[in-house]
Amino acid sequence: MSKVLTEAIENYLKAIYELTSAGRPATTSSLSERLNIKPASVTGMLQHLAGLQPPLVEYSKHRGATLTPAGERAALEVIRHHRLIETYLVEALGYSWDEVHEEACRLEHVISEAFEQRIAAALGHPKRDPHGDPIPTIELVMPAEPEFPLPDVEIGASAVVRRVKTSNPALLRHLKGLGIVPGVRLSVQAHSEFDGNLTVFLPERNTTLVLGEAISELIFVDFTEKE
Amino acid sequence: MSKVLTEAIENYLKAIYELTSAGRPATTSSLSERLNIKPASVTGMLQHLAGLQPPLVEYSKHRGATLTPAGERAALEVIRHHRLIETYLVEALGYSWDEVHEEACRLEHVISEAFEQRIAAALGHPKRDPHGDPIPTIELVMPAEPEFPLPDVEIGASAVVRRVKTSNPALLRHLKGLGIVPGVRLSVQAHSEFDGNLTVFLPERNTTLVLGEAISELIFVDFTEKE
DNA sequence: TAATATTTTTAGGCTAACCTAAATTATTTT
DNA sequence: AAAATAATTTAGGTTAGCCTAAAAATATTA
Repeated sequence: MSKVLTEAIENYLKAIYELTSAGRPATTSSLSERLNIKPASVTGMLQHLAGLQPPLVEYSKHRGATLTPAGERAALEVIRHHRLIETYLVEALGYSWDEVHEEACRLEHVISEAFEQRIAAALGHPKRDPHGDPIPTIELVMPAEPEFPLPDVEIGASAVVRRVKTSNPALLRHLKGLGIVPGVRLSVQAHSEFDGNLTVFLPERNTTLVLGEAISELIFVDFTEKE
Repeated sequence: MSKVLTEAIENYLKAIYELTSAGRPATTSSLSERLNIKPASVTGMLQHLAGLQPPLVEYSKHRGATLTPAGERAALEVIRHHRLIETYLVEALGYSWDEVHEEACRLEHVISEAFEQRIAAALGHPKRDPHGDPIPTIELVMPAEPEFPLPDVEIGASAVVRRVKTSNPALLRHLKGLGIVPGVRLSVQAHSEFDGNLTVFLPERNTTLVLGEAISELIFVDFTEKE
């Protein structure tokens, strides 16, 4: 429970958290790809994490890894740091949403609990970061609010953008230019069965956009809340 | 010139900068003591730093090390980070002056130039940190203003506290309690020739204090500026 | 089911930074 | 100059985290 987590370990835990959110264990190769670390090295680290006292991951050969309760707590702590920092950089220091990821990736491992609490308080305990990603609470609970990938929205339905799941700066700048940011309302007008292109209308801007599948899969919306 | 400086190297450079400010090279044992690293390891690192391209230190066996121009620039960059961060933590996040050192020691190695510039701008490009230590300029020049150790002040003279050269949290809290903080005016009333105790009077508080030598050596004042 | 492809593991290496202990060399003090 | 102190060298270790290449295990496809 003490602070023995290295930066490398924290990055593994974060990656495993995200990869397992789909319900399946995080495989060696998926971690290798995400962390840019060779598969052989990933296997070594997973064995290490499973052998710690207490174990941070549950690992079974050829079957990948999941987080133990201790591992999940540690992961959520890092994710909370990351998202609070991103929010602080935008809200308090005037960063744009495409500039914050890298900085937060470095800072998240070194800030103290005192720092975390002070920026959380300064921000009024925000629930989401600038990309709409939910910020785990101080009790390390990930708030779950309804959200669906944009391609799942029915034709004609209206929804509000909640989340933009990318840290690619160029893509983020592009989306901001289009007006696709958390909080924006849109309605889906067409969904091509051939290329998966989505045609969406933004009433606030009175514009129509055509989004490719690769992009629309990254946009998460809420359509429970009626206009 | 690229960003190849490890945290260990940055800490050595900072320590060498401070130790050489007295005019003499930083010796192996002084670095060993300050950094809590065994002398044999220090020797190894000094050889390494002197062998880098470009060299960061000038090192001669048994005689200690000084910074090369490249080494000094790197040191000033880290010191600027440290002092700007300390200032930001106090001014923007409400830390007290005894809480900031540790946090700044970790953050100073990971913040970007963008972060540095944004907090500098948010603070109005401060000249000194909360302890009165001068902040190197963006051009990496250490501003030099007149300041003298408190024991050098003549009996009866009045001076203004400029700097408190310690990062010991308990001592900092103690000094704040006494009213010894940058900006405070005081006058020296007596200087014991036996134990080095200094008796000082703080007109703003109308109090008289007796400071031991170990403390008064850490307090730097300016008496060029008349009341 | 056999062949192929993919994934995982093993084995052996590397770098950065530190450590200890003992022997040696410089420098400083007496 | 001798003694004491400080610094260096040598030799051998440690931990963390990565690497490559080849072997082994598992999955997929024909």
